[in-house]
Formats: sequence, C-alpha cells, structure tokens
Amino acid sequence: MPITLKDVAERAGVSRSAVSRTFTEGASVSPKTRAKVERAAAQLGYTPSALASALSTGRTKLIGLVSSNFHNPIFLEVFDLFTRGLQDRGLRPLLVNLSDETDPEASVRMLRQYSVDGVIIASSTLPPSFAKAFRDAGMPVVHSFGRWTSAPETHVVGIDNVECGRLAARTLVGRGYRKLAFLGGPESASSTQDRLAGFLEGLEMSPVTGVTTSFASAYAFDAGRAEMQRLLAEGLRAQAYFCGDDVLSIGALSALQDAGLAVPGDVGVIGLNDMEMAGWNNINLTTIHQPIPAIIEAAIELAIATIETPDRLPEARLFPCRVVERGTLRPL
Amino acid sequence: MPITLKDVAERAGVSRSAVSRTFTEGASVSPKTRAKVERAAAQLGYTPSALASALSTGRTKLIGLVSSNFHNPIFLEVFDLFTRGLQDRGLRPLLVNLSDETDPEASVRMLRQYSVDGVIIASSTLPPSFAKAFRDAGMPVVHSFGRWTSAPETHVVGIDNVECGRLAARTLVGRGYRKLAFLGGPESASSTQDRLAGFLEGLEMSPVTGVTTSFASAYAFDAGRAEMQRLLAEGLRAQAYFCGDDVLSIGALSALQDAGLAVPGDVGVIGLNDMEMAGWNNINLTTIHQPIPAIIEAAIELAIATIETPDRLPEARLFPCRVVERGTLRPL
DNA sequence: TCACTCATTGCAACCGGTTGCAATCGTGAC
DNA sequence: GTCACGATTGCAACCGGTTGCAATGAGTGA
Repeated sequence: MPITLKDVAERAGVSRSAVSRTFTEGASVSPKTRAKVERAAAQLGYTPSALASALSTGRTKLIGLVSSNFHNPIFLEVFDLFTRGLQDRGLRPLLVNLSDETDPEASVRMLRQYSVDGVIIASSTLPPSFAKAFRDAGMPVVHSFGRWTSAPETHVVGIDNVECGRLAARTLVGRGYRKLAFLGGPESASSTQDRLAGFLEGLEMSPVTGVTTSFASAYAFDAGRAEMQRLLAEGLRAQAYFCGDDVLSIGALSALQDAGLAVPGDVGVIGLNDMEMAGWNNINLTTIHQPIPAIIEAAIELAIATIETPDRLPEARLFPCRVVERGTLRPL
Repeated sequence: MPITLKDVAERAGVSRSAVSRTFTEGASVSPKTRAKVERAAAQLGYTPSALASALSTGRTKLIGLVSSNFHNPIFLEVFDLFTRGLQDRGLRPLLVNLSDETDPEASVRMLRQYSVDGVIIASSTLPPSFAKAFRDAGMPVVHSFGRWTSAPETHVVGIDNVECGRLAARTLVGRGYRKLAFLGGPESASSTQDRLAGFLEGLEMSPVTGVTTSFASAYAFDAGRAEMQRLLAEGLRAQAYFCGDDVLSIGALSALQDAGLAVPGDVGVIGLNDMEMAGWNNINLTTIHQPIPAIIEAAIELAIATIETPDRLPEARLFPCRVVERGTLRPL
C-alpha cells in the first residue's frame, strides 16, 4: 500500500540509489535525474520512511523527552517549548513519562528499543541516577532543570539552585523579615536540598532570629497547602516563607488565606519559577524568575552537540535568576 | 557497538531465527533453545531494535499524540494520562505540537515518515480537517476532546458540548439568574460553537430577559481576563456568565475582582472542565465536570481497536458531564 | 581527434530484524 | 524396531532505505 523508493524509481525510470540520493542532502545527482525523481515522487505521494533510513544510517532523529513532572503547570510550558524547539530542528520528541518509575534500567531498555539519538530529561525531581544510567548505556543525555554539581557527571542545564536559595534569603532579610521558614518540595529532590542549603547559607551572619524548615510531599498545590496547614496547626508561624516552587507557594497562600492571615500584611511568601499563573492578579505571587526558554534552548543545543561529539566533557550550563516583585512580600 | 540479533545467535550457538522467535510472543521455540538464547541475551545485554522489527512487521508501536493546546493547564493532566495509558499498553507517544501549524499535509508527512501505527489528536481547538487528513492518509485516527457530529467522519471521543451548553443554561436559570452571558473560547473552535448553541437552545422558553455572547481569543487566562474587562468597560454586565472553559473563567473572575465586583454576590460564573485548579480554595470555581480519564481511556482503546480493524465505521464515544458546586454561583 | 578528469549512475551488500518453507528432530503408537 | 506426525529449527528472502565501489558518460585541454 504505502509508496516506497522502488515505486518511485520505477516510475522515474532510474535506480533506487538515484531516488535515495535525491532525498539525501549533499548527494551527487544531476539536475535532470533529480527533476524526474521529484516529479515521480510528487505524483505518487512518496514519503521516505524515517525508520528504514534510521536502520542504515544509525540516526533516528528521535529524542527521548523524559519527565516525571506531570502535575506542575510549569511543565506544560516546558513541553511546549521543547516540542517546538525539537521540531524546528527536524527532531521528534518521544515522550516518556517516568512518574512512577523507580528503575532506570527499564527506561534505558525502552529508549534503546527505539534507538533514540539522545535523551533530554526535563525534570527537577528525577534522581540523577537516571541520567547516569542513560549515559552509561551510551546515549547522549542532557538533564534540564536538574542538579548542578561542581563535578557534573552528565550534562546539566538549569539554574544554580544554591544561588537561588541565597537570593531568597537576601530578599527576605532585606525586607526586614526576621523569623523565616523554608517550605521545600520533596525532601529527596536535589533541587530542594540545594535551595535549602543556599537559603541557610545566605542567612548566616544575618540578623535573622529563627529559621524552620519543612518539606511538602510534592511540587504541587495540595502538598503546599497541606504542609502550610500543618505548620499553622502546630503553631509554627514564620514572618516569611521561601517556598520551593510557585505551585507550592500558591498552595501555601491558600492555606494562609483560609486561616485568616493577610499576605503580605501578616505573612510574606516568595516562590520560585515565575510561572504564568504567578502573574495572575488573583494570585500575584512575588517569586524568583527562572529563564525557562533559555534553559530549554540550551538543553536542545547541548543535546545536539553531544550527539555530534559524543565524547565531549560533561558540562553545566547555568542561567541567572532574578526576583520578580509582586504582591506577596512587603515592600523594601 | 550495539548488540544485535546476530551476536546473540552466535553466542547462543543457534540461528538468528531462533533468537527472533524467542523474543516473539507465541512463536515456536523449545524450552532448551529459549534458555540458551535468554542467557546469551542477558550476558550481552541485548535489546531488540523496535525499528528493525517495525520494518518487517509494519508495526512501530508508535502513536502520534497530536495537540495544539499547550497553554491550558488541563492538558498537562491530559498528557500525563495519555502517556501512561499508552506506555502501559506497550505503545510509545510521539508528541507533535501543532500550535502554529495550519497545513494538515505537513503534519501528515511528518507522521508518515515515522510510520506511526495510529494518531490520537488531543485538542479542542484543532480543526477537524486535520483528523480527516490523517484518515485520508490511511492512518487510524481518534480525535479526543473534539467535536461530535451526528455523522462523524472520524472517530471522536469526548463530551456532548451542546448538551453541556444546555446544562449550563438550566443551571443558571435554575438559580434565578435572568440576564445571562456566554463568554466563549475562540469563535472558530467547534467546541465554542457547540457550547453556545446548546446554551441558547437551553434558554429558549425560559424566563431569561437577555443573553449576550462574546468570545475570547484563546482558551487562556489572559484572554478571559481581557474579554471580561472589555465587557465591563462597555457596560455590558450580566448577572451570570457561562465561560467556555475553566482557565477562561479564572481570567474572567480576575477581571471581576479587579472591578470590585463580588462573586457570587454581584455576578455568577460557571466554567467547564473542572480542572484541578478550579478546586483550589482561592479560586473555588463552580464548573461543569468533564470526565477526562474516561475520555482518554476510551480514546486509547478506540485507537487500538482501529489499528486492529482499520475499516470500522467512524464512531463517537461521548461521556456525561455534571455540575460541580463550588463558590461562584449563588445557591439554589 | 584522443586521452584524461570528474560528475553521475547503478550494482549489490548491508542495516537488524521477521517469517514462509522445507528439512530435521523427537516422540509415541504399533 | 519402524513409521507417522507434530514440534523445532535453519535457510533465505524480504522490509525500505543507504552507500562503497566500479562503470559509464560528458566535458576539457592538447
């Protein structure tokens, strides 16, 4: 049923090689042959099979887009940008949902089956062991929104979470808040740990009188809300909270509002991400902006570069964050 | 570098066919051979190539997951459920972003190149011409969240948007609202048209004194907010609004709030979808619930059935919606 | 007009599996 | 021990392209 190279070759009266070369960038074909082939192909409605091509060239133009964050609206924007960026470069994203996968080997097998040219991890919560497993299986891999260490084992693109923690600390201290709290995402996520470390570090030598730390079970509204409710029930009320992420912040805000507390009058909140929703005026969250489009472009470029030069050294590409002033922190 | 059938065959001391059959469900292999092959495969770390297999069987187990809705948070949930549902059945989603694509033929080519077994459209705004183009190209296709007509040309899974409009009408009239408004999504989207038609139909013979209709430029917060602002600026204030969708409603609520109007005291709002966010207590939107998991399961099942029986009649699978009572409509 | 280049072309092998067919094997019945 | 039959196995062709290599042909300079 489907039209193949052979059909086109017969119709055009040339060999299969000629047809193949017509559709291969930079191959040697005379204008005359090319014209014949193109006409025949158009008449027949021929589309080359990427699979067959992949089999001989070893390149599928398939990129595994791996994530475990399907509950944080920010990731819809992330998927939008990734899919467009990849498509624009002639690559196709094979979406892999690792939400409840714990075994990297299973994912490795899945991606190997489809011979993806490379893997881009888009997740702030997937353990680094996944990135390493992919790399060990010989796949070019870039972990976007992942943890940066000074000795990266795989490519990482994102922000310096430790620095973001410091930034949050400086911002809160600068507004005169003295009794602070860190309300992080999952304790096991490296992003959480780094943000906390930076936050505490930034608070050293400052006039702060107390810091409590606690963790929500996920980067999600309900989790943030539940954790804030727990804190309030236990009488642990800070003057200002650095929340691990915007959705978490919004959940926390909702709990504060329920408890009859005014923001920023009674309590201050600062988030992280600057998702679209943070700017909605019924939320109006002061937050730390993460340059998502830049991160995604860099991740794609790095993935492509690694596919072309597989043995390049693991690299970290980090982008700066900045505070976006809105209405959940008292003014300077 | 990568391990192939041949390597395993040599190591196990059997033919390539034997290895192939070991990995093929229901093929004839003796337990002894199978054991030898499995041991060799394990030692070598062999993973069969889905591409090569696809080339001979004609089945890629790839499903084109096509969408143009990357700005409505509800679709993150949709992608989550689709990817999991497909993965659980051994299928892989090839994500295609058609956000600014207007030519169905380009998409057809892209999907044909990868020989996807089928296409699932997950979009409420993609014109039906795309589904038809895919079908005409011989691909099994299911349009989820698409428009249902009494004479469907392609498979459709979703809700009866007309009935939802009627439901909204009944609900608003039942609460005693008399001056109503429809604030729809993009005027060109079939979902918008159907909801409007049902809404108006449901209002016939009712004691309603006036209905205005208007359209937001997209199913998005900003669009809903802007449109409501425009309506208020023009002095067109209704007692209650049926908004085309939850994000639109949330945008509209934000504009109402800015204008100093109390909800549901001064104005009532009912949305559609019942996305997670609608339940957040700082939003607390009364809305019409759409059974998304059921729709997605049905879309996947229908896609699989169509792959197995390509010439089945186009079919519509519709699920009922219901009103979820929250805080943006006055009580009965 | 002839030898020599270089671009173009086709042949055939190969990418990594699958599968129809025929040969071989093992088993049970007689 | 012999025969028949079904289960197992290997051979070889095929899926739809790609590509090294050698042959062909056109064009050039002398």
